Amino acid sequence: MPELPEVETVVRGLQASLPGRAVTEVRFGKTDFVDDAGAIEEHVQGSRIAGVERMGKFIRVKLSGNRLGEPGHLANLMIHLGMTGQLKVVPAAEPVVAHTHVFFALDDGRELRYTDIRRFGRMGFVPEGELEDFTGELGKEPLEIRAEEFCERIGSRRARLKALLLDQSVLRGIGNIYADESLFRAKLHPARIAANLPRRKLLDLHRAVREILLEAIRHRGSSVSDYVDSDGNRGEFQLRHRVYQREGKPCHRCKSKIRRIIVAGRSSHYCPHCQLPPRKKR
DNA sequence: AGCTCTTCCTGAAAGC
DNA sequence: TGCTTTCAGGAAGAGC
Repeated sequence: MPELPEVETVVRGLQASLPGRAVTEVRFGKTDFVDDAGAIEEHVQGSRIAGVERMGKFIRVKLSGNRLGEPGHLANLMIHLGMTGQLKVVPAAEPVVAHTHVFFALDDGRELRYTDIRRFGRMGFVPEGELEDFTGELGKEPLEIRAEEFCERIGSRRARLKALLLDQSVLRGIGNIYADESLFRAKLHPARIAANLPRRKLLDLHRAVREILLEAIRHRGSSVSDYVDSDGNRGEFQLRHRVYQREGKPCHRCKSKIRRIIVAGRSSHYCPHCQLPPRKKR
């Protein structure tokens, strides 16, 4: 599933080919995952792509100069890939693969296409003036947050580490894969209560999250399920997973069998020897 | 505040 | 073989 490293990889691909292009036409298939298809049709068609960036797991396509011709008018197309969303730039003549639901025709004969088997993704039009409302609900970028603030935000909470890492209003961009991999690297059990951690371990976790995300970006993300980047290439970080989807396999550090339990309603993979559970209260 | 359960959706895999 | 059931998962909402 696309999490921060996968979205970052897709965004870097789009940055190489979208800026400067005008959107000549927008077409939709199913629209039940689109916030306001009418608004996208009205405002995106005829606009020019000024840039692409990542905000947590969201892709922000910056648009300028809409069809009504207000020069410098800025707006954004926000896209969340959900579990199976893919964004690809292809020649307009390319055959359409199944479950492709949004088409943005570009002025160079290509198309930006959104494909999403399960339609857990999201797409919406956000005028520049409303962007702050949108981002206000998102937490800090895990690669930008300083250690001090990380300790405050996480360490003040009585929730389980796994739940906090997955909470997009705490940190934005981490999903199940990178939560599990980060906890393994920091040698922390997913069900531990954040507020009970010594500062030392909070710092370990901050560093682990950072290292894991950077390594995953370097390997262009993890291709589990359907993930591919904007050129259709798979990532390679799944080959380096230490716990995620490795239930029953030996831990790379101690050879214990990796376990899978449900924490915060999510599959959580961990090493029972390297990541000791919270101590039972007496 | 934080937990669990449910919903959305499809396809793969397991069960019979 | 072929049909049915179960499960995975990001995010949001309900209810406790």
